[in-house]
Amino acid sequence: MSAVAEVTPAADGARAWEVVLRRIEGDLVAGILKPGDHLPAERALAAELGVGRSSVREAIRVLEVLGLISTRAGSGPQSGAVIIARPTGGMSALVRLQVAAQGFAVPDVVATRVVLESAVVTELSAGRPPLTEARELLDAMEQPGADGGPLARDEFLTLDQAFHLALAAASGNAVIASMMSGLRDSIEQYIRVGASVLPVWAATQERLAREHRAIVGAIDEGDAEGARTRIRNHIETYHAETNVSSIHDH
Amino acid sequence: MSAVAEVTPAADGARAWEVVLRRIEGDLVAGILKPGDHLPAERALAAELGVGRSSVREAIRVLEVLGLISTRAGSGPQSGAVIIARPTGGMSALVRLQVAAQGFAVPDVVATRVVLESAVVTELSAGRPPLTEARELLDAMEQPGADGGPLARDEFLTLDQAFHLALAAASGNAVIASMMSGLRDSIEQYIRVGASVLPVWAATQERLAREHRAIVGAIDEGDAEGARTRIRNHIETYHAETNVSSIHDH
DNA sequence: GATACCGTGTGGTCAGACCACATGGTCAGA
DNA sequence: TCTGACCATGTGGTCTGACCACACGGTATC
Repeated sequence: MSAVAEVTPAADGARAWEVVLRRIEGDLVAGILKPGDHLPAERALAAELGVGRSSVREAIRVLEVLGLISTRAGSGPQSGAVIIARPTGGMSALVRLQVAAQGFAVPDVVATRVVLESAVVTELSAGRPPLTEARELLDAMEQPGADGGPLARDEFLTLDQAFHLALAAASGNAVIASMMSGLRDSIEQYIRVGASVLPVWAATQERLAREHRAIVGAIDEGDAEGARTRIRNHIETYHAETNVSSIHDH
Repeated sequence: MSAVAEVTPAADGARAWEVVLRRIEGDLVAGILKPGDHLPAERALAAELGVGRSSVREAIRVLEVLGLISTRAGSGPQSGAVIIARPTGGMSALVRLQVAAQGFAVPDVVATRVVLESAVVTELSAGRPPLTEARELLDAMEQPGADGGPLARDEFLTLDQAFHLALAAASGNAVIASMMSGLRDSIEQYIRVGASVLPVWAATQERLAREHRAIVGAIDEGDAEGARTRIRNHIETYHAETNVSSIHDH
């Protein structure tokens, strides 16, 4: 009566897919698996760990959503699950779903963006890297669109996102870069909806481009305080204008 | 079954588990699902969406790891998958695995902690909330252990983590709180290993407690600058001491 | 009225079977 | 020899069906 034999699942308290996850994590920490390496085939992994293939697939799926691996069917060197370690997608999914589930409030997301981007421009003002990629994006944003007028809204927003990400990447901190990108991505669709109803989008777009230039200018001059103020106003004004305060109507 | 072309996996570019994920996300955004609500049973969801139960389970697993739902077997009101929206666990898993996969460098994790916690204490210095929970944790950290000496290392580190989380929670920003907690959790195990080899842990523990008091003191006085400096030194010194610069030896 | 029992529905897991796909070899033809 | 078509192979993607352990809730029993 005292010792009950738990035969089938979780003899050690862990579910089958957790066993797989821990195994892979252990191999990563131990250096057995590195970025670029291939995971064993699902069927082989299942046999080796003594679990079903479906459990292996649940672990694989988690790793894929978290941005650790990429899977491709077929045969040959390109197929299978390969370690990629791209945190951006996973961060986006996490924030986006938590916003949807009301675990994150949109104002908190915006406020956190301000904190992170302020830290980024502070860092950049001190180091003053060339910011080549960011400048190229700014140039592209000011190019006329196909109809001769300003760039289309969707293209502009895509470049805008890339610009902010380029700043974060230039700071050299991958954690901040992915978090920033995730925060932005997560409310991206709501931003596009908000922007689509703006009556004077062309003027807004022109203003945003001007603010971008001012931010880069402050960084170039080593004016950390000015860069912080500008990036804060840039982000907060933008979100206030597109009215993305909450995605839940009720 | 009789459904034609339903077996084709990516006819619309989306895999089956993505269909399930999007459906649930859509229900969340639409307000059909709220925190506390139960998801339909896996078998029912599979039948409704025309996918296999294994695909539903892959989506469920992702949502569980991301901290959106909690699953329990059995029957009755407590069973099934319920929306919880607790981002902390998901953030921890994401950061921890990305560190393991070398997508995140440990110094970047520490630097981001400094950025976020600096923002937290800045905010707290302006608002000056009572910080009741944080103070109680500090008291608990200074209680003697079972043997009359200082608190055990593991218990102290648990309280330390709770203290930092309490500060973040007091700032009212759930996004920052979960990110901070995730950053700390993700390297927690490496910290414990590093702390276990410290020759003078008792002295370190006493110093950490003193620094905690100083941080709270600066917040109480509305000294944002002092609080920032103290929290930065607190975190950076700690990690330098426990030598958690990299988890990959090679 | 309280207790023991058992049916029911849940998630957790596994085994087996297909499919679509990408590869790489083989083989027939130019 | 070169070129093209062809097919065997191994991969992930998916579905189906079947168990298990578990928690609940009703029912029968005391």
